[in-house]
Amino acid sequence: MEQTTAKDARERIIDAATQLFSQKGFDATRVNDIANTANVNKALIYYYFKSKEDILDFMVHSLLENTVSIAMDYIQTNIVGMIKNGYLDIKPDRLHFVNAEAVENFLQHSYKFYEQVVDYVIEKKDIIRILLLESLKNGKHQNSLFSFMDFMKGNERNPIFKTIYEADHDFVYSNDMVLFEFFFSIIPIICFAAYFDDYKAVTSLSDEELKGSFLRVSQIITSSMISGSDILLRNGN
Amino acid sequence: MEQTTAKDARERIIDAATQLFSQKGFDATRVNDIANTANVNKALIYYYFKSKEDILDFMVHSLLENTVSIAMDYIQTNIVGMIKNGYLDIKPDRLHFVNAEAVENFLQHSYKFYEQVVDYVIEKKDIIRILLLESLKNGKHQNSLFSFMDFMKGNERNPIFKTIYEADHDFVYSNDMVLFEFFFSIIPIICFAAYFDDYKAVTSLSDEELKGSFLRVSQIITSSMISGSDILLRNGN
Amino acid sequence: MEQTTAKDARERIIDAATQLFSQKGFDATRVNDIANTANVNKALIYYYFKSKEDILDFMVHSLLENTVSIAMDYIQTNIVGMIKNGYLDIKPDRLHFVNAEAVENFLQHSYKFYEQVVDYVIEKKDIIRILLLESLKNGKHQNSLFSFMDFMKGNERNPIFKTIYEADHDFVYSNDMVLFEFFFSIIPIICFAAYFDDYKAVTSLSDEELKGSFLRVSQIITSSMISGSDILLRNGN
Amino acid sequence: MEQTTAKDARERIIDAATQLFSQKGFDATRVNDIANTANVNKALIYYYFKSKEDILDFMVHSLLENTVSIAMDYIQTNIVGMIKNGYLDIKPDRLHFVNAEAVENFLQHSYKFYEQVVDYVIEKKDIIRILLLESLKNGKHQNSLFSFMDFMKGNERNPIFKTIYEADHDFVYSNDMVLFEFFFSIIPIICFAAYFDDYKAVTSLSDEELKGSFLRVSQIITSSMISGSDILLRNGN
DNA sequence: AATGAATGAGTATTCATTCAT
DNA sequence: AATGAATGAATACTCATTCAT
Repeated sequence: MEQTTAKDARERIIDAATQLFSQKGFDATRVNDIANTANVNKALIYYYFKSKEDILDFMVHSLLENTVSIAMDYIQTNIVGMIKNGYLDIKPDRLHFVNAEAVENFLQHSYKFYEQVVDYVIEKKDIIRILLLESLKNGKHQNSLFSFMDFMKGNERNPIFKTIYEADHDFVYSNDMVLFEFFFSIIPIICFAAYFDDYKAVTSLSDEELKGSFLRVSQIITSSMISGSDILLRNGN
Repeated sequence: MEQTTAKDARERIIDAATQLFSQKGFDATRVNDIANTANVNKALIYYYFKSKEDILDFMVHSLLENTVSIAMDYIQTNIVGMIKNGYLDIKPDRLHFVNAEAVENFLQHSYKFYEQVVDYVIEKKDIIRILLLESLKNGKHQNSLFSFMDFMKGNERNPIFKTIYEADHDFVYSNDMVLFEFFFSIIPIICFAAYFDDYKAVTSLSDEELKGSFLRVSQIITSSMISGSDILLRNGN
Repeated sequence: MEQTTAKDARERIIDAATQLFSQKGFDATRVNDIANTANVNKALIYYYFKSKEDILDFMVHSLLENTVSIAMDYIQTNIVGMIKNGYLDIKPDRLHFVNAEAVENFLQHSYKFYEQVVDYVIEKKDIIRILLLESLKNGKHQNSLFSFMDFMKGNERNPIFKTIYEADHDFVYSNDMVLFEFFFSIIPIICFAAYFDDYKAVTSLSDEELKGSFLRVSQIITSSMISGSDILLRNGN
Repeated sequence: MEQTTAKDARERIIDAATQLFSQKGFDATRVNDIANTANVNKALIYYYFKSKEDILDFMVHSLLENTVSIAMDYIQTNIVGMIKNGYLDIKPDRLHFVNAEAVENFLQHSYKFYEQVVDYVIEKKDIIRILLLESLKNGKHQNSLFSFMDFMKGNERNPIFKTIYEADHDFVYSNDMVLFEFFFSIIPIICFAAYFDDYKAVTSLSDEELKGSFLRVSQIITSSMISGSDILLRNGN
C-alpha cells in the first residue's frame, strides 16, 4: 500500500515532467510547474530526483534503453531471419532479393514492422520530442539520436552486423547506406512522432489517416532500397 | 565611422546570439553570454533589440523571409517551366514525365537545385538548428517549419499551385504527397543542416564527402517520385 | 534488549552531532548528515530530541554542568585548603605565600591539577570546540564561556569566594586578576583543546609532546602570578 | 562621482556582512539580511561578489594581508633592531638581555607595541571574531589563525628569523616558545578582541578600563619571557 | 552609441520538521 | 522504536531588463 502511494507520486512527477518538457522544452519548464501539474509538493520532487536534470536523464535513459533493445530484437528476428534463409542479401548500397516472392515477403514483413514502430513512436511521442530537442543542444544528450543507429554499427558487438558479416566477410555498411538510414528513415520517423500533433493540427487529419499516410509513403522509401528497380539501376553510384 | 562601429556591434550581437542559441537553445542562453561573446556591454543589446526574444524573432524572420522566397522563385522558374512546356505532369501522388529525355532533364535540374539547397542550408545551419529547436516548443515559432511547405499550398496565392491548377483544374495535392514532401524531403534536409556538425564528428567524414553522400542519397528519393518506376506501380496506393 | 538498542541510537545521534557540529559548526550541520553519520532514520532524531537546537543545548548543558562543578570541587579542595591552613593568601593582583615551601607545594599541586585539566579538555575537545564556536555567536550560548569564571564570582554563592572572604573581609577580586584568569588561563586551555588537532597537524607533534609542552608553558604563567617575582613588583598596578 | 556611489554600495555590503557575520556567524547570516542591512538590492551583492562565501573570503584575505605585514614590519623594526644593537639575545626558551637598562628599554617598547596592537585588534574586532569563528570550522579558513605565527617561522623567507639566524647560526625556535607565543600571546589578544563587547557587558567596564587592564596583565606575560627573573630560573625546563 | 550600476521577480534547491504507519 | 513519504518556509543565486549618465 505504501509502495503504491509512493509510486503514484513519483509517476505523477515523471508524467508531468514529460508533458511539460515536451511542450516548453527542458530549460523553459519550471520545477514549480512540474509540482503543480503532478499535484505534489515541490520538495517531494527532490526526494525522488536529485535535480531537474536528473528527471530528464531518467526519461532519456529509459527511452533509449527500451527502444534500442526493442528495435534490435525485431530487426534481428526478421531481417536476420531472411538473410539466414537465403532470401535476402544486403549489399552496401541496397537490398538484394533472390526472387519476387522474397521481395513480396520482405515488404509485407517490413510493413508490419513499420506499423508497430509507428504505433510505438506515437505512444512515446512526448519523450521523443524531448529527445529531439535535447539532441539539438550541446551537452549530455547531444548524440543520443545516433543511438538509434546502433543496429548499423559495423562491429562484432552488433548482433545484426555479426549475422551479415558471418554470411559475407567482405560486408561493410557504406557511408551512403548509413546516411540514408539516418536521414531518410530514422529522422522521418522521429520527426513524425515529434510533430505528430502539430502536423495533425495543420492538416486536420485524424490519427488513423495520418498513420496510414505515413506508412504508405514509407513503403516507397523501403521499395527504393530494393535492388532490381530500374530507377536505381539508372542512378546508382 | 560611428555608423560602422554601430553596425559592427549590432552584427556581433546577432552573430553571438545565433551561435549561442544554436548551441544551448534560446532558453538556456543568457543575455550576459551574448554580451560577452559579442564583446559588447549588456545594456547595448537593449539599445538594438527590444528583448532577448526580439533577437530570436529577428533571426527567424530573416531566415524564413529569405528562404521561402528563394525556394519559391527557384521552383517556379524550373518546375513550373517544365509544366508549362508540357514536359512534366504533376499527379497527386507522383511526377509524370512525357518521355525519358524529360526525366533525364528533370533529374539533372533537380540535382543542381539540391546542390544549391544543401550549400544554402549548411551556410545557415545555425539558424536552422535554432528554428528546428523552437519549432519543437509550443509558442510563437511552433509552426515555422511548416512555412517550408508553402510551395505546396493548394490555394491561388501560391504561384506554383496556380500554374499547375491552370493547366489542370482537377489538380489537388494529395495528403500522401504533402506528407512525403515534408517528412522525407524537407525534414531530412533541415536535419541534415541541423546535425551537420554532430554527424560529421560521429562519422569522421569531410564536409565535401558528407554533402556528396547526402546528394547521392537524395537522388534515390527524388527518383522514387517519378512515375514509371515498376516499384511504385506495384506499391502505389 | 530494546532499551539497549534505543540507547545505542540516541548515543549514536549525540556522537554524530558532536562530531559534525565541531567540524562544520552548528549552522552548517544538516540533520540529514547527523542521521547518516549516526546511521539512523532522520525522523528518529525527532523522537529523541525536540529539534536540532535541542541536541546542541543538551550537549552544551552536559559539558557546563559537569565541568564547572568538577573545577569548583577541585579548586575548593586544594586552593581553599591552603588558604584555610594559612599557607596561601590571595591578594587582588597575585598570590602570596608564607614561604618557599608553600610555593613549592602550591606549584606541585597546580601542576597536577593542570595535568588533569588538560586531559579532561582534550577528551572533551569536540564539545569545547562547539562551545567556543557558539560563544562567538549572539544567542543562547553566547556567554557560556564565562561560566568557567564562576569560581571567581565575588558573591556568597561561590564557595571559594566565601572561604577567602571569611578569612579577609576586605577581599575582592581585582579586575586585572579576573581578566588575567580569563584571557591567559581559561582561554588558552579552551583554545588548546579546540585547536588541538589543528595545531598537532601543523607542528607534527605527538599528543604527548603537545600536552607536555603546554603544561610546561602553563607553569611559567602560574609562576608569574606568585608574589615575590621582582618583575611583578616593578610592574604591578 | 560614479565611483563614489559604486564604492558606497560595495562598502555598505562589506560593512553589513562584517557586522552580521560577526554577530550570527557566516552560516547563519542570510544574504537577505546583508542586503537589508546594507540597504542595497540583494542582486547587487552578486554584482560585486561572486557568492556569499566570496564576501567572507575577501574580508579574511584583507585582514590577513594587512595584519601579518603590519606585525612583521613592527617586529622587525623593533626586536630586530635591539638584536642587531646587541641589547637582546633570543634564546630558544626565553629572551635574554645584556643588562637592566636593555630590559627596561625592551619593556617600554613592547608596551607601546602592545598598545598599538590592542587598538588595532579592537578596531578590527568584528573581522577577528569572524576569523576566529571560521578557524574553528573545517575548511578554507581553518588554519588562517596560524598565519599570525608567520613571524615565528624558522625559514629564510622570514626576515625576523633570518636576522636572528645570521647572529646565531644555532638558533631555532623551540616548540615550547612557539606554543607559548600562540596560546598565551596571540590567542589571548585575538580572543580579547573577539570577546571585547561580551566581556565589557559582563564586567561593566569602559573601553579604556578594559584596554588598560589587558595591557597591564600582558606585561606580566611579557616579563615572564625575560631571562633573569628568579621565578623562571627556578622553573625553567 | 555606450556603459556601470541597479533591480523586481523569479528559480532551482534545501532544510528542519511532521505525518502516518 | 523506527521509517519512508511528505511539506512549508526559506535560501542562495540568477536573469532579463532598466536607469542614469
